[in-house]
Amino acid sequence: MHKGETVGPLDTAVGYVLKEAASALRGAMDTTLRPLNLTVPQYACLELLGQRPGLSNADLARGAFVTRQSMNVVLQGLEARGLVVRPAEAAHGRQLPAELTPAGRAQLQAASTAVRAVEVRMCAGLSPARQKELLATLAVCARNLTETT
Amino acid sequence: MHKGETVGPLDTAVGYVLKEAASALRGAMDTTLRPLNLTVPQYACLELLGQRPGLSNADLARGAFVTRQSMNVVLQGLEARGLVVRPAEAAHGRQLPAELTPAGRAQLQAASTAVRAVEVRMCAGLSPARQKELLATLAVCARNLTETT
DNA sequence: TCCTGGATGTCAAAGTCCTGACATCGCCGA
DNA sequence: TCGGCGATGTCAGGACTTTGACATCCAGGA
Repeated sequence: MHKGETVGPLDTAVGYVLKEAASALRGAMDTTLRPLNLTVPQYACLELLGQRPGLSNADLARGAFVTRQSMNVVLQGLEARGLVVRPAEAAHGRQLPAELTPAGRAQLQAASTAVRAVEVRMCAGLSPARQKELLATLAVCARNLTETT
Repeated sequence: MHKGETVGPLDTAVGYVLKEAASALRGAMDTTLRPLNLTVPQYACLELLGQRPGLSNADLARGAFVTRQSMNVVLQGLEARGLVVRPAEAAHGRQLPAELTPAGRAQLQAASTAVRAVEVRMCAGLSPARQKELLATLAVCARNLTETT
């Protein structure tokens, strides 16, 4: 067996460490958001809407890396809790632009700071330059995989 | 609102891009492994066992970042398909050391090369040095989050 | 010696998510 | 003008994963 043809030791595989880091981040965010009665997809939805009000269900799904169906369930839950509002009818096409309520904005504020603390803890010991490079490198990886070519 | 107190634009958040890359990788592996009738956790289990024969269910669960229950289901499916074998009784304690069958090794061989191709595509355009740094940086992030301190 | 703690395998139940499918609606070229 | 095409929201159905709980087994100290 030639070297490099298989995945090789786990600790040296980029995919494995990537999944490890993502899993750790997911777990940390999960425990951090639990006191706020928010799941990670719910928080992602709030964060998206806070930065880009009026996003449709499909847009939110793409932004949170889930399917439209899952995001729809998330939106319904958030709507029932009074954190998000959607018009009953679409003004243009079928898109239903969602927006945060004041309560939703308050919830987002608390959740966002909590999540920010998790990110800070995750990047502890990393120089700003290294964080920049990590950001750019991960973006390249994502683009390489999402390209349809 | 002071700069940096909240998560900020999505594209500049490490956690967001990390999740994006992990999601893209998961999707790519999913489509790659589908022709082989393997899910990602199933492949992870096979890969783990290929590199470290005799791992117990709990060990495999930790290695694949899932719960013991999920890994147990995976193992049962793999066992039913004749890719993995486990002794009926534990020699020491309750741990049941699992091992690959010849068929399992063959399946792993095919899956491993396929996954390797995905990793190569993901890291296209990245210098070996940059891949090394990515590996090390992600490892630091994971450690920062898993530390119990 | 005993026994408390930690770890493991397993079961049941619930929740979450995805796949497949359908009807609707705007866009754009024939 | 109009018909195909892509995108969107929505509805089941099923697969997967997690949470919670329990009994069992080894290792350590009192």
